[in-house]
Amino acid sequence: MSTDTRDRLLHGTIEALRTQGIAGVSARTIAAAAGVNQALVFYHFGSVDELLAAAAIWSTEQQVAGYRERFGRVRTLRELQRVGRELHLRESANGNVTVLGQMLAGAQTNPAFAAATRDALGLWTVEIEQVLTRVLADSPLGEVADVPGLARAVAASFIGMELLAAVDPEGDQAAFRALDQLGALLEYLDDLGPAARVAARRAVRTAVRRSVRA
Amino acid sequence: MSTDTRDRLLHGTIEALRTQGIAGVSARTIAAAAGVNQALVFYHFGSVDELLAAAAIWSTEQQVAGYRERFGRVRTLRELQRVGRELHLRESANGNVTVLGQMLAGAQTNPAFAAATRDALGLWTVEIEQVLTRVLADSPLGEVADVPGLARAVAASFIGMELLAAVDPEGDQAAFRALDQLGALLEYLDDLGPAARVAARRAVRTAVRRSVRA
DNA sequence: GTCTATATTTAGATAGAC
DNA sequence: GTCTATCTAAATATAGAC
Repeated sequence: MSTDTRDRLLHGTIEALRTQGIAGVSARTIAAAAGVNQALVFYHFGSVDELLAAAAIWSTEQQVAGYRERFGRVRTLRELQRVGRELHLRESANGNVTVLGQMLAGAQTNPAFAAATRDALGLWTVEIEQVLTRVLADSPLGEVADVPGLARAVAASFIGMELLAAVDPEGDQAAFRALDQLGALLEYLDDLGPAARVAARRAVRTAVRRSVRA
Repeated sequence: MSTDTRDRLLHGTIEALRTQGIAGVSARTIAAAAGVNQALVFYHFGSVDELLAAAAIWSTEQQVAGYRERFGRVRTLRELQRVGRELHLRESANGNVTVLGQMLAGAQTNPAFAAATRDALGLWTVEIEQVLTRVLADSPLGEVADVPGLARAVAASFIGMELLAAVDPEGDQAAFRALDQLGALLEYLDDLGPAARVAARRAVRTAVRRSVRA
């Protein structure tokens, strides 16, 4: 069956990216992971690169769908951090986010990968934007924050942390603790009185103007 | 001359990583970029992998040294953001930080790379720790912050943003603007009165305990 | 749609002349 | 230390039988 083989190849590509990295994937390693003949890579996807690009988007779609419900329940920054930590722990273990990191590395020198990786990242940022909009709704940040920009910063940082975790697990844990502290500080701002919040808004707006000039 | 050839190979390796990525480097592409014979890769470094690891550390040492003076002058979060933005702009253009991203991608499936990349990242985090210690000295964060953890979060996020910039330049700019806003909010905390700062410290400490439990 | 066989290119690595 | 020549393994990709 054609769709079955296509699916096996997509699965096999992710598996190969996980275990071999972007530098080690090949039609043969993918086919071996997929349990199909090597020539089928070219029959179904034309080339290894096209399969990699297709697999990146396919895999990200599935992952994002798996977290959509959980994201939808997030109402506070604390909950968002909690989900982020869960996601980090689970995906560090199964290596699915690392796959995006591998694609991102390949994308630096491959325009076709760049488009696919941008689209895959976009699937995450769309979700993160929605969550951030809710979370920041009644915070001083919410009224002036560049939510799309913040969502991209979160996604990029997350992938950086995911890549870090593999080479320095203790450093990664320390980094996550530090980000929890940062979140606590931001939440604290929500508990301030009206006068302080006005001042906080002013500070943020000033920074916005400053960064626009820069 | 031996040292000359070694240097050419190190230079050539970085150049090859920049233009071909971790997936495209080979003894031949490196030798071509270095302008030396391909066999010299193995004579001087034993293997392509060993050369890549050596080049990652060598290149990072040089880069970090080039920013040490500038880092030393940073006294406020605002200045740190400014230097970070400069660094991002310059290194996006010359692609040197992307090289660390490429090594990080390769490190996910190569233990020897993992050690080299951890060491190279360590060169950055050592500097960032010093700057953060100064910058946070008289902020509520300074007294409870996990500065080493924060430094690693900054380094990892920076590399993530660097990788993002190549696939989504507009998204990358928006992300940097959003981080500027975040910095402004944190600076605002420094301008709070004594009572508010005590409360902020308490909020951060609570978060620390919370994250230790998690 | 799938498999075998194969053409072609490129990779890492080494032997040996200079 | 450097270069040429070369071995071997592995890569992409395709033709053609089934």
